[in-house]
Amino acid sequence: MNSRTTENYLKAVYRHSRANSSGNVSLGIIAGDLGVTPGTVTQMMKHLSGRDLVVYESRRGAALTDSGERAALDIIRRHRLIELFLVEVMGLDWADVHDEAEELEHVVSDRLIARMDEMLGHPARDPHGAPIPSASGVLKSGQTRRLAECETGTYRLIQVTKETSGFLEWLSEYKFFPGSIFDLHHIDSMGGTLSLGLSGQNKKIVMSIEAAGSLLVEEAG
Amino acid sequence: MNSRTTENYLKAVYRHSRANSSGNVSLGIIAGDLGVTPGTVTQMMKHLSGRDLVVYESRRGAALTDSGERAALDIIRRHRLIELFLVEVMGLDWADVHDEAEELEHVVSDRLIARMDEMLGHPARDPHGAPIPSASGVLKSGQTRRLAECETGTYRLIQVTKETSGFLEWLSEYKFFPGSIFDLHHIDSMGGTLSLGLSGQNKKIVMSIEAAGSLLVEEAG
DNA sequence: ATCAAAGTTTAGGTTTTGATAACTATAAGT
DNA sequence: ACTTATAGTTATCAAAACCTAAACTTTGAT
Ligand SMILES: [Mn+2]
Ligand SMILES: [Mn+2]
Ligand SMILES: [Mn+2]
Ligand SMILES: [Mn+2]
Repeated sequence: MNSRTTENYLKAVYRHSRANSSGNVSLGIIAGDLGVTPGTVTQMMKHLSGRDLVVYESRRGAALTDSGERAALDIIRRHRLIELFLVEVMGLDWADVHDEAEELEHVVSDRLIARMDEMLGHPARDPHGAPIPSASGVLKSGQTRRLAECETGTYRLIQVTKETSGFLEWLSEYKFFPGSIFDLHHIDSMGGTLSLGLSGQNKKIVMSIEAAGSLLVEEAG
Repeated sequence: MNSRTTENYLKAVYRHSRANSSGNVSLGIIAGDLGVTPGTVTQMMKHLSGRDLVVYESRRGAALTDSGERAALDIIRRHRLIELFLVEVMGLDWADVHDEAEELEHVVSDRLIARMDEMLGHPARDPHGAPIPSASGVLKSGQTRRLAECETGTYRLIQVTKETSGFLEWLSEYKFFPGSIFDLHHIDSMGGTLSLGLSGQNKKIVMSIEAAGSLLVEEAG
C-alpha cells in the first residue's frame, strides 16, 4: 500500500517533527536526512499530501496529518518490535539489529507483528530503550533529558538514540546499557568532553559532549 | 542484487525443470505459472540469460545455469527455513505460513537465515515435508511417488506440494500430516477418487485423484 | 501443404524514484 | 530600500523494472 520509500519519508518527517516545537519540518532537513536533493523532497511531499499523509504548505514545511502520524507510528512500532524480537528471541546483538529491522519493517505482516508483540509480552521499549508505540498508535515517552545538557549528578540511562553499530559496541564494552545508573562526575565544556562512572564499577568513561547528545537519561537520585 | 521478481522467475524455472526430464522449461508454462504474457517471459529469459542465470535458446525453452540453480536453491532454502521458523518458533499454523515466506524470502539477511537454521537444529524438511537445501546448495530428495499414481497398499505421507491454506486445513482436520502412515484402500479411477484410512484411526478419507497428485508418499510396508 | 499452437518481436506504457538546473520567494544585512 | 544569500520550487529529463498488445515467425502435427 505504501512503498518502502514513502514509509521511510514518513518516518523522517516524524523524526524531525519531534525536534521542532511546531511539528513543522523544513524540507531541506529531510533531504539531508535521506540523502536526496531538495526537489525530490518537494515532489514527494506533494505526493504524500495528495494521499493525505502530510499537510504541506509551500516553503512552510510539512507536518504529518493524523493518518500520516498513524502510518509513521505503525512503522516505528514494527521497527522496534522487530529489533527486540531479534535480540530477545533470536539472540542477536543490540548493535546488530537496526539495519535488519530497517528492511523487515516494510515487509512483515500485521499478523506476524502481533505475534512478536505477544511473544515478547507486549514490551514497552526496544533494545535501545526507545518506547514502542501501541498497536493503536499511542507512544508514551517519559520526560528524559539529553546527557549532553545535564549538570553533574546521578542518572539512569534510558535510551540510546544513535544506533550505529560502532557506537553501540563501544557502549557495550563498558557494559553501559539502558537501565544503567551512573554518576556524571565532570563536564569540560571547553574541551568538549564529559566523564562519568557506572555505579558498581570504578572504570571511568570519557566521552564527547557530542556523543552524549544521543544518550537520554533521567535523574536517579 | 536480484530483485524480488527475478528471484520468483528463477524459482519458477526451477520448479518446472524438476518436472521435465530434460531440465528444459517451455516459456509458456512459466507465463501461465506467473500470470504474465508470453512476451514478458521471453524478455525476462533474455535478461536472465545476460546475467548467466539461465541458458535460453529461442523456442527451445530455458534451463538454469549452475549459478542460476544456486540462486534458486538459495531462495528455496530461505523460503523453507522461514516457513519452519514461523511454525516451530513462532507457533503459526502450517496452513498459514506460505504467503508470509513468499515475501520474507527476498528480504531476510543471510545472517538471519543462518541463525534460523541454527535455532531449528539444521532441519531437513519444512512444515510441508519439502526438503530444505543446504547452505551450500545441495538438495537431497529421497525417492517418493505421487499418491495419485500408487496402487493400494500402505504408505507414509512425506510431502504436501500444494500449499493453499484451504487444502492444508482440510488435511489438518483428518490429522493427516507428513509422517502419517495410512492404507490406500481403494482407487476408483473412473469416478476419479481414492479412499484411505490413517493407521490408528477408523475414519475414512476420500479425496480426488487430482488432489492426491499433490501428496508425495513412500512405501511403508 | 496447411494450420494451429507456441514463442518472438516491436513498440509502447506505467510506476516509482531520483537528478539537474533555472527560477522564485523569503529573510537578513547593510 | 537594495542587495544578497538561502531555502525551496518547478520543469524537464532519466532510468530501472515491470508489464501488455498485437503482429509476426517458427515448428510440429494433421
Ligand atoms: Mn533501530
Ligand atoms: Mn526502513
Ligand atoms: Mn511454501
Ligand atoms: Mn517470493
